[in-house]
Amino acid sequence: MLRATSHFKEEHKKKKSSRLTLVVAEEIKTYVFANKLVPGDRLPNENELIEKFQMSKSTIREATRILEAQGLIKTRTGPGGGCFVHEVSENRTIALLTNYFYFKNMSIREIYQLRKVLEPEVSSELSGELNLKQIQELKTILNKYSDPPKSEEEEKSYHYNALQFHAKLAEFSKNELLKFIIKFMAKLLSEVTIDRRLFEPSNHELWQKGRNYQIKLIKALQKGEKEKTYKIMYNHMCFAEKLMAKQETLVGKKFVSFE
Amino acid sequence: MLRATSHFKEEHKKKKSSRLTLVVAEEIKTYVFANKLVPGDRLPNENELIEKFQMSKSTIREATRILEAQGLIKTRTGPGGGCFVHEVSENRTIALLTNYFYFKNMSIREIYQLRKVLEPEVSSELSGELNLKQIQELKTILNKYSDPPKSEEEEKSYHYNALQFHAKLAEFSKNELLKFIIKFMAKLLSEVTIDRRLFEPSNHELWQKGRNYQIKLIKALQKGEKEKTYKIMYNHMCFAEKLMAKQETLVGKKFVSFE
DNA sequence: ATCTATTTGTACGTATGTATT
DNA sequence: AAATACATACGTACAAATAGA
Repeated sequence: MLRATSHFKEEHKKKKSSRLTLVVAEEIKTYVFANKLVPGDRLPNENELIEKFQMSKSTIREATRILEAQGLIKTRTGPGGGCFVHEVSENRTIALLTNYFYFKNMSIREIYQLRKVLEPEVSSELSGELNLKQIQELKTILNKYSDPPKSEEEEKSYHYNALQFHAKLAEFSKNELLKFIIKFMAKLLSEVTIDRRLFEPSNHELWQKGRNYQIKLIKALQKGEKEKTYKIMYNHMCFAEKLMAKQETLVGKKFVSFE
Repeated sequence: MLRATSHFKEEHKKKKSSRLTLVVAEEIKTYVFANKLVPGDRLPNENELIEKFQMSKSTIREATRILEAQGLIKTRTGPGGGCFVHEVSENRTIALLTNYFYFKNMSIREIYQLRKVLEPEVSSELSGELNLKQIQELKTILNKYSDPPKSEEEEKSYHYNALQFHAKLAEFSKNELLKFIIKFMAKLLSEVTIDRRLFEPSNHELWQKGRNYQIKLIKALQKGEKEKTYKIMYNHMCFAEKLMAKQETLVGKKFVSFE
């Protein structure tokens, strides 16, 4: 234990600018990796960590807060409680990523440059691969905005659900990276403040047209017509971009919290 | 100030499961947002935060550690020091994202599914848009692996630099999201452990062929032949995928630290 | 180069909250 | 319902870093 002390204090002297708190946080990560701990596994509790690293309670606690903020561990109080390795959640990661883009002033156009290639990619990948339950889940979302919206509240809910359709489709992909990016974009777009009336009377036909793309998409997905699925989604994206481009508001204009 | 106390303690009672530390962290974020603080702006110092939120020093500190871990603030000691709003860095964000994919067992194939659509996208976007200095930067990277590698050490360096070529190209894109994703993929791939000898003698011609794609790419980029640029990059990616697919090692198999 | 003032960083002890048995 | 084992919260004292005189 005293060896631990001297070890870390020496480390500290070497890379002098990094604080003990950060050193401890890194060491705990190393510990998890070295012991091949997986989500759910328990770390030593506070007192044991204090013993192990010969650091004060506050230093240990600040270190665990850092790891927790990164989503790598969770803590529980009570008997049997303590620190547990935790699988970094999708929501938390999306939140952290959103914070990065907070300063980047993303435009609708930029997001659609990606959507136009990724959404068709994922839908053609899944064409003919979805089971009935999955198709049903998509249809359920579709039914949430079958009629033109009647209130501002409904507008927002429709906007959100239309994006959820894409998030759900991506959910079925086996490619975790593709899945994540599409969901992230859906999240960004769902936060676009609706300044102009996307769903004002004159736009009802456009609105209906957008939904029709999704209906046609489901049919093509079921039939497993990969080429056709790709094209429908691509056209859908081009159409959606035109619709969204009216929104001059930039996206992601707030820090987000986790979970 | 006492109002602050009761305010937060009541909040705390409502959503009882969330700790004061987390509440304070959120409130500080809100404070930044409400006061429209930008990177470089100073937050109240520890004592002022203690006063403002009527919390103990440790609670405040744990809250700031959380925000720091997310890359939203930085702290400095000494006179004029304190907490400062900080633009979330690309490296830190990539690190946080890598932690998420640590548990996901990404395969080479999945990454290339995206590379095959995104790399051509970014290169055709930039075709004819790069200035001489930018072209020169690309060529400089290219020169770092002009001859076949002679040692294992050189192999690794070549592998890394070949990916840096793509990261650099993405760097020139105006689309922050596209830029980020491509750099992230380059990072993931550069961490693939080289088990099989990618550059073993029998593969030298393949290796050379890969580099030739990049040379042709630069020419097409300069001439502004968007279609041609797109196709060269697409073929390059298909070729690279075949080469990399021999690597059975999965990527991203460690937690990463920041900066 | 040294001192001084300011501000974060670390240590430690105690008390309280919370969940399990 | 009570005891137990754990995290959470508080407050003080002192150490370390840094800017400016």
